[in-house]
Amino acid sequence: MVKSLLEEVMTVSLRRGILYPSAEIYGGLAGFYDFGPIGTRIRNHLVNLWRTRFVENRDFVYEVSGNTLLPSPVFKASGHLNHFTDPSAECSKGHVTRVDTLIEERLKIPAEGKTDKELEAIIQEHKLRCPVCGDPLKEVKSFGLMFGTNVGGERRQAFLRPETAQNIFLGFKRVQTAMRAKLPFGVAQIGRSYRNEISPRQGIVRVREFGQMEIEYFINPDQLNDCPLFEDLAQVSLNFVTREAQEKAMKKSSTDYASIQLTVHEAIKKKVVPNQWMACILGDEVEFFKHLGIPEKAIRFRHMRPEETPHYSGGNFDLEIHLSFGWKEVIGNAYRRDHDLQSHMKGSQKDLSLDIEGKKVVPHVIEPSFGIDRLIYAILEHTYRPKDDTRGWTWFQIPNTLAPYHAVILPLLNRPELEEKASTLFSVCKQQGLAVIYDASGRIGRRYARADEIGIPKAVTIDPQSLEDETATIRDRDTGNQTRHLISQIPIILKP
RNA sequence: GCGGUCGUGGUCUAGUGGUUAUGAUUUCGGCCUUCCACGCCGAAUACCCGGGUUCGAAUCCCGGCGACCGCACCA
Repeated sequence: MVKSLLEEVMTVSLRRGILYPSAEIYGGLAGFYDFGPIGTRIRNHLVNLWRTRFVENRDFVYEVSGNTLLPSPVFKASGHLNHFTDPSAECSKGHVTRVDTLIEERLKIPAEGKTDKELEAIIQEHKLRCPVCGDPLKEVKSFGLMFGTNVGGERRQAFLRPETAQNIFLGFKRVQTAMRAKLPFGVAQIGRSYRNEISPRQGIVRVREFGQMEIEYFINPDQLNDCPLFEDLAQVSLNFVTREAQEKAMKKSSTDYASIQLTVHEAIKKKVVPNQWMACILGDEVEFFKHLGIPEKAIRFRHMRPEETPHYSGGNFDLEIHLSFGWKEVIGNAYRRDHDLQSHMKGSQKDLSLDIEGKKVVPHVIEPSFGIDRLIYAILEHTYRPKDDTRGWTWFQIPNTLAPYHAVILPLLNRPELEEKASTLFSVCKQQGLAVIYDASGRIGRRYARADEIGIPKAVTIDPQSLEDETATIRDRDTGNQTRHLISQIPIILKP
């Protein structure tokens, strides 16, 4: 059996404790994965890296942490509820039809608020058929995107959020007043979201519960071309797929889109992006990605086509990563104008505008939204190194900043003197805040292999010479080369 | 959701109605050993779940669950 790269990476991940199916001993549940001990470490490192760059290093970004379960009026206002509980039916040929609109159009009967069963009864009664091919329609199902439940004694309807963003809009006024924030400012959130995908696919790339790292940048609509990050990011080079390039390719019924290379500065000048803020946000992402081990040529920004974006969008740019099964969205960058705040103003009857020089201003929003799980998969796939002639085992060339541990400490031989020295070094490293593990079992080559397989960048070996001159070797994961250092210096050398 | 392929120790795998269910590797214990899974000995661990057919099912049938691929879906 030939395994796809996806299956290979998933198998290694399973074996090495990176991730595994949720509730696996009960057969699992499609679209749900747990991170194991190694995966959790990598995930935490990724999240920390993100937080450091986009929150801690910015004095105008505040991080919040919202609940995943929210009452239904939130999603009525946001539009998720209407958009995602369309009752549909399928015919025997597989055409899916929205039955509420069908009933209203054909029979002039209002379908609003009817249950699936009631709609099905109407279809049966009036013998409605598939509008495409005329075949009979099967049972009516609501393909709801959101997981719903009921809360408390009153059984109030609530849903698991399909994106982290809503909490930020809901708490917008609180954050702004509490932090005395002036436009522009950002509110960040790292959390989980839920979408009841019809068919999850490709391991952790399309799952039903997933992690997101999002920022809503709130910007005065008059200052969209006045981004404080511009100076730092103007020269960052971006790879764009324009709408024109997509149209051109689609005419030839190809999905092989041509891309163009532009700096942040040029992208603004040539109006490839709607405003300076958007360009800077994209540039910021490219800079962040330089630390993740994904080659630059595997990253592009695709301008979403009009039919892919909602009416209120001022331009969406997906950061896509090339994976073994094609280009995949990993970050959605959406210029949402004032849509979200306006919707919640209407829905809640609360004023979410800001007073700026005596004028009521509803900020515009640009939202970069990172999918944590697919980003981790992309990192794993791009840093995965299969067995070859030089190395008889698979390994991950994960950047040091993301690797699960800084180093592994190994006594070369099974001798008390060596083990004692090694475990002393191990304790010292831990005291110095290094993430290290200790491994004394099996022959040395096997232990190097074990460390490589989870991407540990350095292996420190205590050998008989260590007893004589207080030195030890450091093996580099990427080259296999060893260098000898004073043991007292090793914790300093290992510091990232 | 539809269709195709598939489901055996942690991993990979042999096994087309009756086997102590194959082998490798991993893991663990022991020995050996001055550095890249490739020295030796030993041990542990498996037929996805539920029904059915049959004297007897890992094997055949039905249903479910899960994986991969294609279509559809992915505001």
